[in-house]
Amino acid sequence: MSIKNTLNTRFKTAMKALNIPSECTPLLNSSSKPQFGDYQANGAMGAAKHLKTNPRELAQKILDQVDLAEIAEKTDIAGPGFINITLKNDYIADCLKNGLDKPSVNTENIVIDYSGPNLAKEMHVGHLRSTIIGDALARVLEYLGKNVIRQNHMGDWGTQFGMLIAELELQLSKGDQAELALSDLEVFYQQSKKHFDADPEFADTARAYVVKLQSGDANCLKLWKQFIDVSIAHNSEIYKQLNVGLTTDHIKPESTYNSDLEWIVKDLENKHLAAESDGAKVVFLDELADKNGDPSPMIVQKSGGGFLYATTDLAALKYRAEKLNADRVLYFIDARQSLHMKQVFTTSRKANYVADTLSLEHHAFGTMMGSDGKPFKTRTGGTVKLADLLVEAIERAETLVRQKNTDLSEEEITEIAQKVGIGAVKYADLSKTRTNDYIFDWDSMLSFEGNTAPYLQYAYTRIYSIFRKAGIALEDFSADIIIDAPQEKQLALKLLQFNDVIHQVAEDCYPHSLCNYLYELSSLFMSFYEHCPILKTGVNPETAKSRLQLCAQSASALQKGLDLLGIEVMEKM
RNA sequence: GGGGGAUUAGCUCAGCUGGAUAGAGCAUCCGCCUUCUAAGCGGAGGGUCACAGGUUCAAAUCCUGUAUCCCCUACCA
Repeated sequence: MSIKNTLNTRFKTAMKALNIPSECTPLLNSSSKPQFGDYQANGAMGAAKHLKTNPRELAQKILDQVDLAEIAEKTDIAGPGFINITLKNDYIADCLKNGLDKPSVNTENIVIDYSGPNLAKEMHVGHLRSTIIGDALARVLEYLGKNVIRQNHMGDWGTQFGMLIAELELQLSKGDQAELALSDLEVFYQQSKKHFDADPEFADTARAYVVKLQSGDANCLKLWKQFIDVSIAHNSEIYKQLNVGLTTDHIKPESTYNSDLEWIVKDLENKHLAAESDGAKVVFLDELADKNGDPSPMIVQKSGGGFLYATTDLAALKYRAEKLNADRVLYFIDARQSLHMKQVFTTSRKANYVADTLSLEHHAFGTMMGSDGKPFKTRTGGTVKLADLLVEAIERAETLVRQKNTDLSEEEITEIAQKVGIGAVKYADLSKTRTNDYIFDWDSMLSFEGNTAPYLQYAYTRIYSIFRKAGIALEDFSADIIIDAPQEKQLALKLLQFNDVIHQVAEDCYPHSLCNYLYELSSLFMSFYEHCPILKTGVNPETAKSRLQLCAQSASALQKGLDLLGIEVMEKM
């Protein structure tokens, strides 16, 4: 149990004994400043107000009542009724000895919908957020013993594929090889678009192919499959590069729901949820009505008969509830789709596709903006390819690694450049609040100084280096911890907050709080490293061992924390 | 028109259910490598938390209004 939880329980007990109503909580937290001790309880003031009594006196009564015998070195009351607690060093050391809580295993099924790129084009930087935030949550929830089911809802179906198939057929008819024609998906898409816009005959062919494809025409399906395979291979390469845990097994693209769509619309009609309006089939939702009482419309079938992504999403959600037995479904999708998600969730419940107990969660994220604060575009008006960003990141990291003039082998340089470059890109994104719009800045995303992944990785390598120099294996080192120096204490206290943070992330799905935690942890470690020598002369052996143990636990927390973010550590850099 | 989000240091951002003197990084300035990796450490300057009211022991945080910006708002996904 974490220190915070322990203290909270103790204070609750004391407050209950004093007949303070249970809605008055202790309001425990780590102290905002060192002079206020290690932890503070701010609940006395609120409780005093509730009981119409003097807050300082009540704080004193709580302090007299609470049992902190083996925990607190000293306590005091400050200001209007803050209770400040300074912990015993031995108690901190004791807590640390017990290590991290073992996560409890349970059988909750959590479906996570993330990444979901459009296969018609290459992945661009805008796909980064969904992919890596979703992946981080998948890792965190798995770490906590949940049964995580990843679903990559790839966009492999719809109008634009008619155009792409027509283009592929055109190029193949000229004797080109499919692999060659599709070697650059972006170029291929642009050629296709050009033909579509300039050549009415081509455009007609393209439109006809959409219909043929959706009705199962063998030739169209064959061409489509060739295109899709190339596109998926491209995405798989990006995932591998990004160290993201998505494999082809997790792909459940839009096309797999194609055969369910007609049924969905019929079913919605039978349940009197969908009605015809201007030739289209529409679900009108009073739950999402505006001020005037006009219901929110969601089109599930176009007037021409085609289905839309709302229809597909309904089918997907039904599948996740019924076939995957989900207890929670998490969507990591752009905030611009908030209304769409609300509509899908509301309709699914009304149509009884999902049980009331199923938790449907849209964890939205903000839009990527340019440095001018407007939606992001490159100078040429396009988007930055994700592949290009990653290559650049790795190249910059490699240049830096070589500058540091260490005696690393070529293999080591390659490995380090990869981990540092990719880590920096991921961390730059993960460390920002999920829901806010964010400014895409090439340089800050590729920065290796300050609050960045390399800083955390560097802290890890410094620890590893100590153990290497001492000739001790980091993994199986164990010693008693003696807390003495303030840097030791601060580091130890931070280490003990690891589980609190993980649980918080699992609940609110904000990985940036884990980033903040790991940065603070690293920062405290760096300070400890500078102030508390270990292998240097004059350090007594017990102190050295204790400090090595603090190092080992810091390394473990860093490694695990970064792993949950999908960022790798290394022994040298 | 309706709805959602945002506004904190020169720039990019934290700030948990209201808590004590609002914090980081980058940039700027000053120190620190012949002993565990300087991708680092120590320190300095830099703020009317958009604005105006309100709620209270206490407001960046909650409420109301105003301004500015972004997004969504029926047949793309």
